[in-house]
Amino acid sequence: MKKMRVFAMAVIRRGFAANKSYTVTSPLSFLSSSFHNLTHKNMPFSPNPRIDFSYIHDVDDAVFLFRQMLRMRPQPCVVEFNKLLTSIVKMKKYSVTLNVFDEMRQSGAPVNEYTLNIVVNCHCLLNRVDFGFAVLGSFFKCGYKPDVTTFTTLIKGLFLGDKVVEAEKLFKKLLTLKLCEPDEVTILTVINGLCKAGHTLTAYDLLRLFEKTSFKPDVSSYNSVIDSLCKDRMVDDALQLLAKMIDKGISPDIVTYSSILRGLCNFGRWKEAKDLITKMVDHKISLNVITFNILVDAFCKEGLVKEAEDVVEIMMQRNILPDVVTYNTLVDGYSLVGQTDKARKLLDSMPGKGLKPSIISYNSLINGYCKNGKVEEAWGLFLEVRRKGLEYDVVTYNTMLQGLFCAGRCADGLKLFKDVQYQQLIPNLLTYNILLNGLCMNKHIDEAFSFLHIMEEQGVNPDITTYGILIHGLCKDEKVEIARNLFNSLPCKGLRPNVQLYTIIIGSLCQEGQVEEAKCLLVEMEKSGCAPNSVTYNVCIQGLLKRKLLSEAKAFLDEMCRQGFSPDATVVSMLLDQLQDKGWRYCSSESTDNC
DNA sequence: ATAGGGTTAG
Repeated sequence: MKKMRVFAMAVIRRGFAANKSYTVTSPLSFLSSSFHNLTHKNMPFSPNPRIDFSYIHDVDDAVFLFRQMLRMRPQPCVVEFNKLLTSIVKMKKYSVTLNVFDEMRQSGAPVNEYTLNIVVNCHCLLNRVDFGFAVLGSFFKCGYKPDVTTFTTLIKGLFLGDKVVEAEKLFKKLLTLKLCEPDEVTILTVINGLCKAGHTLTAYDLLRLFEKTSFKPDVSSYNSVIDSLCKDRMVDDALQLLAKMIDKGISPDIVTYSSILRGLCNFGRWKEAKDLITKMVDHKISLNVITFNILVDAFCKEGLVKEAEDVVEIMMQRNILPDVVTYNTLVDGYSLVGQTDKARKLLDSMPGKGLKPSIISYNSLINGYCKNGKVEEAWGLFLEVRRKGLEYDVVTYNTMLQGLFCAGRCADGLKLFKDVQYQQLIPNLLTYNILLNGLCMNKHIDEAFSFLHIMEEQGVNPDITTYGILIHGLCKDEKVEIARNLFNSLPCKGLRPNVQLYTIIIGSLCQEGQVEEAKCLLVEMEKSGCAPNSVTYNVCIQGLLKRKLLSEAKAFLDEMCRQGFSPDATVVSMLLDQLQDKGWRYCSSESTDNC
């Protein structure tokens, strides 16, 4: 905590390089009269009309303009049509783009390889990479060859569809069959795809391999790997890679430094974080809103909201305006320290600052209310979201469900779960885990199991947590035998029990008095490379003490101490109670000796 | 003189 404060003060005192002022885009009034959209340039060597795209503000404008372009004579050239398609892609309306493209073909509008690449990209972004590959046929039909852009887009599409192996295969094919010469975008796409898929080390190796070839990775590729390393807790490797890229003459940029900064902050390396900021300032790299948000987030996660506020103060002094992410992060921070009123006020102040609260903003506060035992307030806010015309997402439901079940409101939770599907949202693994846990903790084991089947039918694969929830529920309901059987069946399902799960089952066996079985499982646990932790021992000892198995408890206690763990407060007080019950006046000192 | 690219929050 103290280190963080020192760091905060350093940040405050430090004079950041003054940042350029933000620009305000003047709202161009859209003139609906069709002729304002078109600018015929009467230049002698360009008879085809040029189109002014600056008036396009939404999809309707774009489609309207497209229809006009089709009617124009002479027809606008392919470049103009491509610009139009690109403008729709930028609005993320990929299906609309494809519809417009279809209309182009039907009306005989000009098409070239750029157009086809846009089409491939749209299919990929709609998660239909297969349709993207099908466009290759059109390339050949039209007499064009797919180029590096086409293949890079397809590789990206494969990664987007979680087809990592196929993406790697296609990339290798490019190289071996010399389908095209990969460029820095191709390399970034592959590196980034691997990182996002969790294959950080593969990406790292590939990056190092490229360094030795003529395909040079650019700063973005390094950034991608550095960011991934930091997220995977390998901050030192990230720092080493930073040194290597500088060595290769590639200058780190704001993104590089931001990733490293987040890595350092996330793992409590405040001193190094502070030094990094100094270095950034020395290198004349001015911090942007994202960098500041990383700092705000770091302080908030530590519960240091005052320091987070100070960072916001500094960024405003530097003319960097807090954005929606800044506000959402602060709402989270206030919620974490129980200041839900402040969180609420902050959320309400956003429109006045020209910021529209997003569903994420509301989710944060709903979560804040739930975690602070204010389910009524959470529910009120949940309803408010709907009134505001914002759409819920799965996270909203997950948060609210968790809140309701925590408050023991099972029936309401179940009702809300039905609403998820009604809203055409797809419940995810977390949704089901929350639901199952809520049911189990409120002793509705049978209902929980029926939802286990439902989730499987819906194609959501239960994970180790799901089974942990069910096993825990069964144990709590004193159905240890069934729990044990379910536990034994996990390897067949390809799931390996973790420490928590072993702890639940071994603890329950202790409480059931099945000490030998518990001991066997403890051995099995260690054999499988899963080391018992202090919770494991404490739970076991508690179970044994509940059964009044004092000498067995003592054996576990001895083992626990040998492993370097100490009993928690509950265990100590239970132990003392039972020793006193037995009238062993002097035993409390004896037991402390043992530990 | 039109296509494919990366950093923050739940």
